[in-house]
Parts: sequence; C-alpha cells; structure tokens
Amino acid sequence: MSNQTPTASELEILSILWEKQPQTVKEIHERLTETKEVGYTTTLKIMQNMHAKGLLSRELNGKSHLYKTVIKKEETRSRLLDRFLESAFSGSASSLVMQLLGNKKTSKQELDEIKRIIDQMENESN
Amino acid sequence: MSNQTPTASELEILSILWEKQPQTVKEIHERLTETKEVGYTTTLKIMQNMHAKGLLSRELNGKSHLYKTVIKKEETRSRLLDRFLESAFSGSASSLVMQLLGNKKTSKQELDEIKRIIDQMENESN
DNA sequence: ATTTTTCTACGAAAAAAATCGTAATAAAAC
DNA sequence: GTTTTATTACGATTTTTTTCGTAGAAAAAT
Repeated sequence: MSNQTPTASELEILSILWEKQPQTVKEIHERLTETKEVGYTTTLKIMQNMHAKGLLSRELNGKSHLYKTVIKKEETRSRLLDRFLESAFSGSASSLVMQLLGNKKTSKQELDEIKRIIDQMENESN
Repeated sequence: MSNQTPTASELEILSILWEKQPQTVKEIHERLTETKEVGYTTTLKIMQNMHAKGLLSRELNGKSHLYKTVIKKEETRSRLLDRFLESAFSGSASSLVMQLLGNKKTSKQELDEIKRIIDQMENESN
C-alpha cells in the first residue's frame, strides 16, 4: 500500500534514507545510534516491517540488503503535515504559522527564508 | 507532571476542552462521537488516564466530574510543533511553511492571514 | 579448514495506547 | 420504595509499536 503514515521510529529511518539512498541496515543503524541507543535487531526489525508494509523496497546486494524508500519525501511530509495541522491546530494553517514564527527557536535566517517564500508565491499567483 | 506530550486521542479531547471548559465526560463523549465511533467507557477511561497523568484537573459536580485542561493550548501546541518540526521536517521551519503553503488545502484566506502575520512581525521587530 | 564476523529471519516479550465489559453506586423517575 | 438512568471505577483484552534474543548461514579472517 505505502499510503500509510509512518510511525515516529519509521520516520526517523525514512529521514535518513531521504538524505542518501540506498543504504544497508547497518548504515542506518549506525546513523540511529549517533543519537539514541537501540539494538541492531531492533533497527533491522523495523526496516523489515517497513518493507512488509510497502514503505521500503529492497534489493539483495551480496549478503545484505540495500533499502530504498518507496514514498517520496514531499508526499509523506504533506500527508503528515495535513494530519498534524488537523489534529494539533484544528486545521488552521495560520495558527500554525503564528505559533511557528512566535517560537524562539525559529531563527532570523528561517524567518527571512519564509518571507522569501511568501513573496515568491505572491509573484507566482499574480 | 503535565509536561508530557499528549497522544492523538488525548489531543482530541484537549481540543474539545480548549473550546469550552469545563465539561463532563458525557459532553466530551458526545462531541467525539460526532466524528467517530467510540464507546463511552473508552472516552471515560482516557479522561481518567489524563487526569492521573496530570493533563486534566477535575472537580466533583453532583454525581459527575467537570474536567478542565491543566496545560494551555499555546504551550501544548508549541511543544507538539517543536517535536513535529524536528521529526518530520528535520527542524527546518521554512521547509514546513513551504509545504504548508504549497498545499492545495491552504485556502486563499489562510494565505492572506499568514501574510498579515508576517507583516505584523516585521513591524514589531523594527 | 576453523573461527569469527556479518547479516538475516523468526518469534517472542515488553511497552504504550485504545477499547470495552462489568459491577457498584447514587440520583432521578416512576 | 422499586426501577431506571447516569456515572464512576476497575480490570481485562486488543492493537500497535518497539525492542531484543537466538539460531542459522554466508562471507571474511585467521
């Protein structure tokens, strides 16, 4: 199917793969352990599950498998964002943006970038 | 503690309460069943759990309880947004906004509102 | 050619969340 | 004063996700 929303752990793995594809379980696992402790077989199992669910495709490469994402980053993000917008902000995009911009963690650089995007969209739609 | 992030079901209940407080389990349950099927005791149990976790406070009102949120809407949203931004957009606020604005579901009205917010922020910081 | 390492597969356990049934009780309705 | 209704509490079950141990097999190292 592949049109399901990934869980938090699955999303971590997808994010690593979107940066670079394909990768082995070992490589993914090494990336994961940079930020948290997790057993190798745990990573393996989650990736096998993802494969079974159709979230990842894989290809035999010698003894090991090379994994790739099936769903595109933008598509997944869009779906996750829709869901999040609905559940956490009752569907109000402007509330979300307001919260985002009001947040101290949004840097000046990010703000400028966002303004640039808005300007660009204004020009496109005119 | 109350400084935990609510689960999806808990968030639904919080959202209903943020609109109007306090409310009884019955009222919340009626609102929930407008959009999905769920047993009364399920709603009750989740709200009891939330009370135990410190997400909700309650007060006896005759035979039933009146529930209120302990955490503020903005605070919760901010926390959820931080987490979501990190996990789904690798912390890039501008990517999130771009995705949001590119999304067909964001209405013209929302877009205008967002532009207004940005303008406002520009003026504030000058 | 053994030993060690690298991988996979499988299954099971643990944890977290959601769901619901049943029993108890108090209030309300009759 | 019984019956019905509303509500809670509690415990159990189910579902989903995460986690890991163990066994087996291929490859690499010795």
